[in-house]
This record gives sequence, C-alpha cells and structure tokens, in this order.
Amino acid sequence: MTIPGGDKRVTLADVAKLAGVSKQTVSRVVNGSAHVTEDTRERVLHCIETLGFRPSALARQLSTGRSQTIGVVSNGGQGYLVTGVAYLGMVRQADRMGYALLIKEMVDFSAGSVRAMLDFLIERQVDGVIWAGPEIGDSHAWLDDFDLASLPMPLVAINAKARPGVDTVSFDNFEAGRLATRHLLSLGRRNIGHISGPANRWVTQQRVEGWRAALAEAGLPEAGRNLVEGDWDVTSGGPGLRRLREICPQLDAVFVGSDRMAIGVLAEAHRLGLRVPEDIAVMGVDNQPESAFLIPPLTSMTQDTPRMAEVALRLLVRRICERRGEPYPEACAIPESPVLYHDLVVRASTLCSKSPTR
Amino acid sequence: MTIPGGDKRVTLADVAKLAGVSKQTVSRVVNGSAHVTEDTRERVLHCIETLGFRPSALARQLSTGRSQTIGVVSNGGQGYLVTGVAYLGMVRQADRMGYALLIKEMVDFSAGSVRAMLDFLIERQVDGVIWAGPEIGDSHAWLDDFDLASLPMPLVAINAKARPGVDTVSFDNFEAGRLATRHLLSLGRRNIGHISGPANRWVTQQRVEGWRAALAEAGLPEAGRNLVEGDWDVTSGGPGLRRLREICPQLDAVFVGSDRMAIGVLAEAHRLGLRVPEDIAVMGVDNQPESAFLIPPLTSMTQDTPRMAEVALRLLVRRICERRGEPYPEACAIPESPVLYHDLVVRASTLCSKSPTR
DNA sequence: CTGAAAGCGCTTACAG
DNA sequence: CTGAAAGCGCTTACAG
Repeated sequence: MTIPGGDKRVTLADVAKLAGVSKQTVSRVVNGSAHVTEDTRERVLHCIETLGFRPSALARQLSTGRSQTIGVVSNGGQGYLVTGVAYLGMVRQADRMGYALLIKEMVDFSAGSVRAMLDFLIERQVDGVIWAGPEIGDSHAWLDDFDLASLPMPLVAINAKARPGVDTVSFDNFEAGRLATRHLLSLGRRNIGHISGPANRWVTQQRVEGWRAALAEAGLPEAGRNLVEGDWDVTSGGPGLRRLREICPQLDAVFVGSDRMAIGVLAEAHRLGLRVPEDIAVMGVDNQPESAFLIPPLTSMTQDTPRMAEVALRLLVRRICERRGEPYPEACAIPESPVLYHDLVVRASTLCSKSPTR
Repeated sequence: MTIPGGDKRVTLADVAKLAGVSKQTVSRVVNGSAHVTEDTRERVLHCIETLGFRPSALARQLSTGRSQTIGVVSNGGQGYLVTGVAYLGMVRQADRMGYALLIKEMVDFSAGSVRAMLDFLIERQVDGVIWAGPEIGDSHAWLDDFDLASLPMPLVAINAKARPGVDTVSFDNFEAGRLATRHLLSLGRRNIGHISGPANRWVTQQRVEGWRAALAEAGLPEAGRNLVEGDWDVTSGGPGLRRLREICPQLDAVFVGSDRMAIGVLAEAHRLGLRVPEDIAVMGVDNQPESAFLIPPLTSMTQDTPRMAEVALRLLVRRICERRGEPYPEACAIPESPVLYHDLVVRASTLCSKSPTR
C-alpha cells in the first residue's frame, strides 16, 4: 500500500488538466457544491482518486481566512492530570466540530510571555483560543484591561474569575469549599483544617473562602486559622497534616484540596497511628478513579473537567460563528459564563460506618 | 492595552508602503536577513511597530512549504494519564525547536480511520507525525506493508514494535516484565501471578513474555498459567486478584501491569485480610507519584514517559531535516530506534522489612 | 543593499 | 452548469 503524493504535491490544477475541466469545477466537486453535473463530478472524482489528490488545507486557509484551528494555551507544569483529562474533552469536541487543536504551553505568565503567546496565535491565525493556564494571583489581570474585542479571534478562559466582557467557564470553587466543609460539620466535626492548593491561585482562594464561610455559618469562625498551604502534590499531604496538628491539636477533620494530597494525608495518618475517620476524617477534591480504592476509600468531590473543557470549546465555537455573522450549531448554544458544580461523593474516610459505600 | 490588527489584517504590503520600501525588504527585516542597511531596517521596524504588523504564518507556510507543525496522533480513551504526561515532554521539546503541536485523537484503529487520519495530516501539511496510539493487535500492521517513504512527511511511532524502515521509540517491556519477576523471585516468591493490561496490546504481550521468561529461567514455567487480563484501570485490580487466587490458591506475589490496577489489588487484599507483603507481595508499573504513599508503599517500575516523547520528537525533527537535505540540530542526533528502560523502585509492598524505603 | 515578477494552491465573486 | 481572473500574504530566485 502506497500513499501517493510523495514526490511532488498534486494540485487542483493537475486534477483539472487531467479531467479536462477548470480548477473551479474541481474545487466545486471537492467542496460538494450542488452545481455540477453528475457526469463531470464522477469524472473529476475519478481523476482525484487516480492522482491521489489531497487539497492543501494551508492554501484553503489562506484564501478563506479561517484556519479551522483552535489554540489551547495551558501550563503543564503542575496539575498535568487535570490538563490531560481536559484535553480529552477538547480534542473530542473539536474533532466533532471540524476543528484541530494547536497546543501551546506557557512557562511563566509575565505580561511579556502572554503577549508573545497571543502574537504567536495571531500569526498562526487560529480561529479561537482556549486559555487554560491557571489563574495565578493577578496573572489574568490582563484580561481585565484588555480590549478583547480587539483581538482578531475570540478567547474563552477556563477556570478563571468571571469578568464582564470575557468569556469564562469555571467550577464554583467557593461552593465546593463550602459544601465539603458542611459535610464534615454535619458529621459532628468541629476542628476542621484545610490543606489548600498554592495560595496564589484563584481556585485555591475560592475554596478557602467557601471553607471559611461554612465555618462561620456554624459559628466556628476561629477555626479558619487551621489553614496550611500545599502544592496539589501528594508529597505535600503528610507535612500538611503535621503542621495542621501543631496549629490545632484537637484536629478532627481535614478538607484537602486534592485527592493526591489526600493520599499523602492518609499515609501520614497511618504512620501516626491515627484512625481514619474515627480520629480524623479526611476528604479530597477531584474524585480520581483511584480514590474509591484507597484505604480507607476517600470521600471526595467529583469535578467533571472534560465537561468543562467541552463546554468551553462549544462556547468558543459560538463566539467564532457570531463574529463572522454566521449562525452557530445548536450544540454551541452555551450561556454567557457557565458555572459547573462539584458533586460530593461520600466514602469511608469521612463516614464512620462499617458498610462500604463504594 | 489594545492589540492592534483587530479590524483588518495588516500585511507586508502595508508596512512596505508606509516605510516607502518594497515588500521584499520588509520580508528581509522580518526574517533577519543581513543585507539591509541599519537605516532602512530601523525605519521598517518602526513601521511594523506602528501598524502592529504580524506576519501571517499561513502565508509563509504556503510559500515555503513547511508548516512548523507536528501532528500528534493518540488515543485518549485509555491511559490518558500516560498520554497527558507524554504531551508535556512533547510540547516543551517542540516549543524549544520552534514547532507547534497539532493534536488529533483516533477513536478506532481500523484501516479506514488510519487512512483518514493520514489524509488529514497531509492536507494540513504537518512537517512530521508522532504516532502515539497504542499498538493493538495488528493495528500497526499498516506500518509494515506501508511505504513510509511515500508519505510526504516522516513519522515516528511511540511504544510500538521496532520494524525495519519505521522509526520507533519504545520502552523495553519484555525486559520490564523480566526484571519485575526476577525481583519477586529474588524475594523467595514462587507462585507469582500477573495481572496484565489488555491482551491485544503489544506492550502487554511483551511484558507477559518477559514475566514468563523469568519464570522459565527459575525453573517455574508452569507458573506462566497464573495470568489474568486487566484493563490498566483501578477497577480491574480487585477482580484480577480474586481470579488469580482461584487459579493459584498458593499465590504469594502479583506483578501488576499498572500502578492503578495495583491500587485495586491492595484494596482487595486488605478486604480479604491478606497482609502485604507477608502473605502476598504486590508490585506495579509506572511508579506514579502517589505510589510511594500507598499503604503499604508500592514497589513499581519507573517509566520516563515524558522522556520517551521528547526523544521521539527529536528523532522526528532529525528526519524532517534529513528529508530536506538540511543539517539537523545536535540535540536531534538520536540513534535509529532508541529503547528506553524501566527502573525498579523497591518499596514495602514487596519487601518485608519494617524500615520505610520511601 | 534593494526591487519587480512569479509562484505557493486554493477560493471568491463575476460572467457566460 | 462551467470558466477566466483576481486575490489571500507571504517567499524565492533573478536583476540591478
């Protein structure tokens, strides 16, 4: 089996000459235009097959001005798991809608880097951008004083603070923190600590606020001191637990910012001879597939990251179509700034029952 | 802050007109040609800045015939974790070498799908392809009777059987299986079972053979029956262990094909009241960051997937340059079909010592 | 050092 | 239904 077209590119013109028609007609056949005789269509198709003609997407893109490509900007440094899963949602949705994904990674989020990245995407003429880097401190501030309408293409930011004039698709991390904490409170825990993600992240800050809100609701505002910063990674779980117990010796529950860190917490609790959940209840966020199989099975919050990515892509396609004044596919009728919610999944690491909740 | 160029694209010609030079000269400045007076260069640069000119990568690609884009074909269905990590290695290396990554996903690996995927990549005129889909049964057979030289661009297959005429970058999974089994044998285990990945995968088959080879070396060929098929996923670990114990009641060790499945095995062993490793030694493959923090810490085999991806990309760039008769960067001096090896990391799940190996 | 011309491979109006 | 012309925005020889 040989794929033709190895030596020299076969072009529209080649097919046209062989078929004895104009390039225009070949183009019509390729693009499925109705205005072609069945007769000539077949002849052209035959010639295409014979020559192994494959239209140059590049040439088409240049003349139509649309690249059918979406740029995805992420940072893979941390949280690669989330990124990996998110890619899945995007790649599939993009495929379905006829777009390809151009992947770029940011190393830092300085103004210069952001600008260089945008320049790159403009030069490549992507039809739209999914901005999936983490919102670090004010790193997305440029989104604020940025006239996004002046960008040649629409942009949708993932898991970023909603702002007027910028499309975002995010989880409600405040609500997640509050829900998690309410769960622990409902079990009678009163000394609830929190091991958060990196403190400069918007996601982290939202969850901390939710956690504190729930504590305040329960009349335990002072418990809001029981906070330790982690880095999402398993290695920061154990040290986090130790520090929390120094701050609060009566600690009886930990809301951990990620299942990965929670694994470290479980290991450390085991090492310290603490029973989970009898002595200390532990819960995470992410609900990774493995979490149901830890010892004990871990209570967690499901976060449908692929869905977030998919929704973002749909919204982006809607924006792309709108800018061009074209109708957008029904699947893209996504509201302005959609918010997704976590689901609480309760397992034995918080529930003192002997019956497995798995 | 406003990014210019929103309304209508600024072109070379616009800059040329404003600067009072030819398009050709502007092109020279943009591409850093030496043959430009410092004087005119500055003037042109100024005009570029003023107009916010950004060269169209599309137009350049069309005229140069190179897209500076590499197509990555993967299946994200299973093993997204590995894929996610692999992306990291590729994205970074690609960035460094001035390439962007175009991500595509295969749903099935039928001949038709493969062909369609290749057609897509040809149409997009990617400079090269990384084929990262799993090698399922004969799904890569097309690589054999395929005149790859007839493809317009070079292709490197990741984790696929080495074949003459096809570039591959793989782990030595046979050696991995053998090494793992030898480790268990060295601990005095004799009834060693294996929970493999999907049986139709090349990777799986290699590991099974390595496992059997080690058993045969030890004079225990009949233990090769203690094989159960898993699906890489945590959920198949528990059932796998139960089936193995039915097949071989004296089972005293399990070589598990992935750390994720091993987590399921540990959970099930715990449920059954089996002590790990006293009653049964358990080890996995992948050495995920979490594995050191399981209860007990899991012996595993480190697999440097980002490195594999990076090496593949370098080799690909080498091929791209070679085809064009250009010298390739030193970093791309990768040998023909590089093979990577797993490292054995021994932890408490196989070693009956009380001192933590973490 | 600088420029006019042709070309990369398509598509988009506009005629016929 | 079909075709000739111009254009998308660059680069590549070739002159001067």
